[in-house]
Amino acid sequence: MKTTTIHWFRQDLRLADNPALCAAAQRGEVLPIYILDDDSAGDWALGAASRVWLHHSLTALNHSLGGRLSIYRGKPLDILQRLIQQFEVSAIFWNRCYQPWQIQRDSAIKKSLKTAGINVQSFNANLLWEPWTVLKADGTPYKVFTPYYRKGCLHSASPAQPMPTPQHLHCRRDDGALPLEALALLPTIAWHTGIEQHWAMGEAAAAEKLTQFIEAGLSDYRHGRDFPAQYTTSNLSPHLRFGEISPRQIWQALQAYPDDDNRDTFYSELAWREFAYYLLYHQPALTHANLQAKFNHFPWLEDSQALRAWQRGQTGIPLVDAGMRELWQTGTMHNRVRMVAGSFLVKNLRQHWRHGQRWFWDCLVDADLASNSAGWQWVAGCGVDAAPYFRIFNPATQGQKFDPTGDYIRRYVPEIATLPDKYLAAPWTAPAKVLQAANVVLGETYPEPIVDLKASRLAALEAFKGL
DNA sequence: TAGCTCGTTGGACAA
DNA sequence: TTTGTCCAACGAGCT
Repeated sequence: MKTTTIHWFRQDLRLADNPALCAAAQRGEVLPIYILDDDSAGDWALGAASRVWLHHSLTALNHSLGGRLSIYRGKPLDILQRLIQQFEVSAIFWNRCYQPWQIQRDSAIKKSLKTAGINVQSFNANLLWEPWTVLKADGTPYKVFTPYYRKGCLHSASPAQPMPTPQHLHCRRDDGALPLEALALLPTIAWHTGIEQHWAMGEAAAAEKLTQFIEAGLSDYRHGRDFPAQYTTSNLSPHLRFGEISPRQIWQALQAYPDDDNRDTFYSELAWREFAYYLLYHQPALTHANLQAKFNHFPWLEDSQALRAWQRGQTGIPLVDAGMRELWQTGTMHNRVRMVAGSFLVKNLRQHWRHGQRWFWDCLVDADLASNSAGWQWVAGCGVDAAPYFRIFNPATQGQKFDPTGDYIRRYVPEIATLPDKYLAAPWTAPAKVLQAANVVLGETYPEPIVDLKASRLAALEAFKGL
């Protein structure tokens, strides 16, 4: 009699609050597998930083499973069909993913396997509210965050209680599966040591991160989250991205804390993640097309030198450079700095938002197709609920406001660290004497700004008016 | 249906 | 130094 159930791990690299795994465990013996499927992903195969994360996350997961995670690379349907034959599999369970290519692939697999008599079931492990359940009164999807969240989500059923880790999990392993190293997720040139030093990957590390945030960040979250030098943000995004922790676990953990502005603000940040998934589900073109068609005529510039300076953190604008270097060194960037660096690329340098989206995709350990695409469309102003076009961040003002003591800029732009706080965010405004005293020679020890902030802002405003 | 209000994250300038 | 006002335009969402 067939009793083996496959649990196909994808973006749910955890044992706790894993509905598909729980359901599989209840049926008896489980064959837990992971498949690296770059071909189906096409343009959106995992970026380099995400691969580093995945390597360590799979290591941790395999450890939790007592070394019984079976790993493959290739076409999932072929692999699943082979395993069905080899291990007399009667059922295959997984938790849903929401990238358009994943939805397409998974639907086809489900159809094919069901036809062959296999019990195939998918579950929700990654979202608080499924995108198709939150709709306006007229049955169409929301396009603006606030009504989506306030009216749509908060009036829907509350997020469910997380499930415990299955108590009786009997796993078997396929001896023919690949060793993790065969996926070649780590780069051959060791640029990733900064990422490894900065982060601990895996389910236990994610739980620890949540505890830390609740103890140290939550009580000042609403205000403190804007200051990149502080450690007030949760830093849970890459753990969420790989499913090392679920949004339900986070939501419910915070229920025990005071219902104040800090908790509300953090909840709405979780809801922003939901909203990005929601937009992607209802408008799959989010990943590549301006949601506002009038932006198809926007006069973007093509300047590969400027793009390169931005990528390398050599724009001469300290807050932007600090953010881009933080990204390169650690695989993450503080939320406010993402907005400032994004705005600078799209508005001051007037480079197409897809250049920024692509760079972030490759460099961020939390690179998420929904959040990354929605974020860039918002920054560029071509998203559905974008800010008014005349809102253009001034990266010097933002630096003075949100990094007033310069700790963040000094951390990542050491070549100007000796400048007084007053000039740190805009060294080109410092008198010659001050620069000299700090041993800063603009154009030599640190770049001159690659654009004039005021002139490029006005040029962007003109370009927007032209729409 | 027509009309009203509002829109995550701002900047520049004047008083 | 801080606070208020304008920028300027449109569609989503609701009543």
